Amino acid sequence: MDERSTPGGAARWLTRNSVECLPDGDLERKLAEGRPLRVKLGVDPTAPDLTLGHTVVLQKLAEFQQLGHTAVLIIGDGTTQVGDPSGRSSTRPMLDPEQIAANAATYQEQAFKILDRDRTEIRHNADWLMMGMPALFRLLSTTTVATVVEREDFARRLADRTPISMLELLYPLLQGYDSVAVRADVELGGTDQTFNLLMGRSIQRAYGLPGQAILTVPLLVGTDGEKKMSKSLGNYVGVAEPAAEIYGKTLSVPDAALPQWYDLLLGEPLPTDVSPRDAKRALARALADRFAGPGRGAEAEAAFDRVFVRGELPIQVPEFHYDTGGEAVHLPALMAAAFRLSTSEARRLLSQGGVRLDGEPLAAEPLDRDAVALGGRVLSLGKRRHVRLHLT
RNA sequence: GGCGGGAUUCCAGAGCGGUCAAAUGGGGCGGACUGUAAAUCCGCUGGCUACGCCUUCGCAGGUUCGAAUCCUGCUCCCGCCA
Repeated sequence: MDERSTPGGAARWLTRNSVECLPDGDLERKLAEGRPLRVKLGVDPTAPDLTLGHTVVLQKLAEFQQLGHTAVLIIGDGTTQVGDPSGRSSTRPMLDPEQIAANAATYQEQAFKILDRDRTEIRHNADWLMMGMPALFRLLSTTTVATVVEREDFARRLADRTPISMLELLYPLLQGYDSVAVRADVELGGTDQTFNLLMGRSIQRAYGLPGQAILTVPLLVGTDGEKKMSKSLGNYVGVAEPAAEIYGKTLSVPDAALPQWYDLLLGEPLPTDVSPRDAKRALARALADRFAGPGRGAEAEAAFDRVFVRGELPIQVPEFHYDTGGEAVHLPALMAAAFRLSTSEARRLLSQGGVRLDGEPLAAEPLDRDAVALGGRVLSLGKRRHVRLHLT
């Protein structure tokens, strides 16, 4: 018999790789009620792509679905206009509505790579956050300034004298109100969300509802192996990226981060009987397979070995058409057009030996070349950028 | 509302009349090395058919042979007091 069939067993299984589950015993009590629980997860569509970091908590949400519970995925199109201050050291820029809507659509699509569509309720919090003044006053009265200001992010920013807008102060209340609106039984989030999640609980109670249980999962470290994976830090792997990107970025992760990536992404321990190199390659293949499609991992690995390990040209090289307007080609101008550089930058790269033609280093001089000698050949910049030249 | 401080190149942050396209760190990029797009080391990091020229230091004016540096106004930000 499945250990998950009892409330205690289910609670243990759900919390096995989580950080905190508060209040103590609350999740188990709710599970014992024997009804499908409403499990909330809020995402702010601040950028168009979901990262591997998001998949950790989505995975957790999917686990609740497997036990028959309902996933309530909240698209934060309202809260995004405010900007979550969690972990922030400065004010976020406000996003415009069209951008938010476009991001939200992408988010949903990508989330269904992990969630069971039939057990998911999608809600947009702009639907209820544009509540009007009297309703807003009621919400604001539920919480004291001290409660909000004492949280770490704000306390630090106050101490550092970095600005905090009133809007940001409001954010935790708005997120908390989402829990009221969807009548959440449980809310999931990363450890950086603990404060906001607890706020949801107390606001629900202020509205006469039972308080939600909260469950936090670890934050996945980014490809730098240090900071949490985030779009704004640029250390992320997007779930919608091409297999080659997923594969390559994963290989660039420091070995020290491997145990966590295995645990949180594959749900298994880092194998001890293989070298870190092979373990990392296996991880990279698995992630490319999962998010780009079966078989893509092996393809990406072959392409990677060819280009980076053996230093050969890639099999697929984008074609680049360039109108020379004569028989002589000015190299910097050609490179500027092909690789979107300034001609100054192109010259520097040239003098640093960063440019190759058909894999052979290209001399920096002369700057003007014969078009016939270049046509049909592959121009490379560094290891990663290549084009096949078509000169006319 | 009053008083004081600040806005610098992608970011952080020096500079306080010429030697400033602007220190230093981060990031990014190129090279070497490597199992690796990691680490480490080296180099580059405004633009321009280019040993010279052009445009940058919140915005607009002004002083000066010459301004990121001085003056005036404006915009935004921070702090203290109310």
